[in-house]
Amino acid sequence: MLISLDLRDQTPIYEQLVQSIKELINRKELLEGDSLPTVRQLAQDLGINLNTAARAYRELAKQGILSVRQGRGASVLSTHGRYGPAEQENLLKKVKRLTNEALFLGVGSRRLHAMIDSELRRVKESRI
Amino acid sequence: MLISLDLRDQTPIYEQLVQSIKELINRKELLEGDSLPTVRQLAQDLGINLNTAARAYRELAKQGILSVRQGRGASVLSTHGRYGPAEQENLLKKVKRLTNEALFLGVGSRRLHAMIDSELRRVKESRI
Amino acid sequence: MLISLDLRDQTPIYEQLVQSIKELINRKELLEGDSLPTVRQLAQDLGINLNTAARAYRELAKQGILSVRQGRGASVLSTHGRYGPAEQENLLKKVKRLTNEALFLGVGSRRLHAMIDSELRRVKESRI
Amino acid sequence: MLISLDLRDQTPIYEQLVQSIKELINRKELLEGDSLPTVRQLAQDLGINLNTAARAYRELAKQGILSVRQGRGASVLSTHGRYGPAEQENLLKKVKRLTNEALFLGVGSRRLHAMIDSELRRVKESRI
DNA sequence: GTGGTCTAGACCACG
DNA sequence: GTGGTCTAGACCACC
Repeated sequence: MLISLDLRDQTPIYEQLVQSIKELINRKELLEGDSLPTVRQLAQDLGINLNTAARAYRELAKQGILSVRQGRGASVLSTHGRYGPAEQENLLKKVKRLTNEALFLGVGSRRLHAMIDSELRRVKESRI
Repeated sequence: MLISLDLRDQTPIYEQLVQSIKELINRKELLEGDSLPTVRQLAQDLGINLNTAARAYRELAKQGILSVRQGRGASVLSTHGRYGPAEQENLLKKVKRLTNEALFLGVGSRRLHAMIDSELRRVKESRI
Repeated sequence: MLISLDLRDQTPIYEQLVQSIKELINRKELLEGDSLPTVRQLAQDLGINLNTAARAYRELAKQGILSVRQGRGASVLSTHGRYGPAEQENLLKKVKRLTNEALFLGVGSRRLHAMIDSELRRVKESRI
Repeated sequence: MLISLDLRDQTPIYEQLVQSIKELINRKELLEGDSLPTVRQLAQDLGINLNTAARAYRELAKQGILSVRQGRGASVLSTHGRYGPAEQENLLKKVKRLTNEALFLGVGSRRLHAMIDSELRRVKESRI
């Protein structure tokens, strides 16, 4: 399992971790029931603080993605988030933001679709 | 000119302001040469801190979008940002983030394209 | 005897075990003098750590509920806990917590009473 | 506003804080829109670490109870939590736990109802 | 050994 | 000055 962090990136490390793990699940590199490294191990591997790694796991546990149990590390509980009204609204907001930024840069519908599909293909192809 | 901020939103107010102004330009509600209110006026209208409004203008000036003149408000310099390698990479990163999040929620290519096109249409139709 | 644990639950496994056994006693499925499986047997049946099962028995023994005999399992000593000042205060604290949480969710007296009585009925009816 | 922590209690400080604030809201000592002390102030007043206080606020913000904004402290957003299926199930589980414990101690329906109503009255009467 | 919590102290972004 | 994040190091409950 390979997780790489970008310390220059503004987004918090724990948030990058959350997204990375979700991406690994998307790529089927992590399946339901699979176990993840212990917080301590992960923190050491990535050269970050224990608390930061713990926070990422905690967030994922609260979202129902991970099951973290004492003495047994963490494992994947669910391979997809629930898509309720709140999540839908949130996603829509992000789409709006991206679209407006793209439009301002002169990037239109076709190019945007292509970028998305390219990324989707990249994720799916990496599935063994 | 109508700008609405969402104070509950996590994204910084100055960033919301930057995006709102870009959106106004996208909608042709702001054309090249149009003038914007002074920082003081804008801050008062929106009920935000003066520094916050000033920062938004500063960011836009740095990107070459606005021309800010001491004490006389600002005016639109350019109606589109430059799309260099850095911006391209940045946009791509955002596309990746959005795509992965959508995929995790079970939202695929078709739905994503539809959301984007819907937003693009919304922006373009609002142009008088 | 049927004990089911919820590993996803935050509450410690040994604590769940303690409560489960108390519930079995409440339901008269375990009567005074009845014997329980050995720690080893119980741990194996439930797929939990031996220490965890041992701790549950230890707690129950400390409360005077179980009599644990080395290597020969345990047996029910008493079918009810003593209700002293400490226990009373403890129970009151739990009631307060529950009440406040319910109130915050808009669940009032009537609904709370109904939930409790429903549970009490469930327990008593399962008594053969 | 009065918040008291019990350091002997097993429940985490940040959790006690979360519950205390919810209780203050229940008692109408905190109304929608009311502002709370800054994280630093709260931490100092209670003699706890800044991070611990911040975590409590963060949890409440994630639940939509508090609105925490940069430079402006926190304020009450909503005076009640959403009561969806997950919350209902959770509450039911707690009721079951409490009921079983009470039953084991010989505390029955009537006494339990009385304790709850007493607490409910206590909370409501403290409302000015 | 494992995760959970807390403290202390520092830095940064934001208003 | 405010909240947000991260680090370092410690202690505890649990398995």
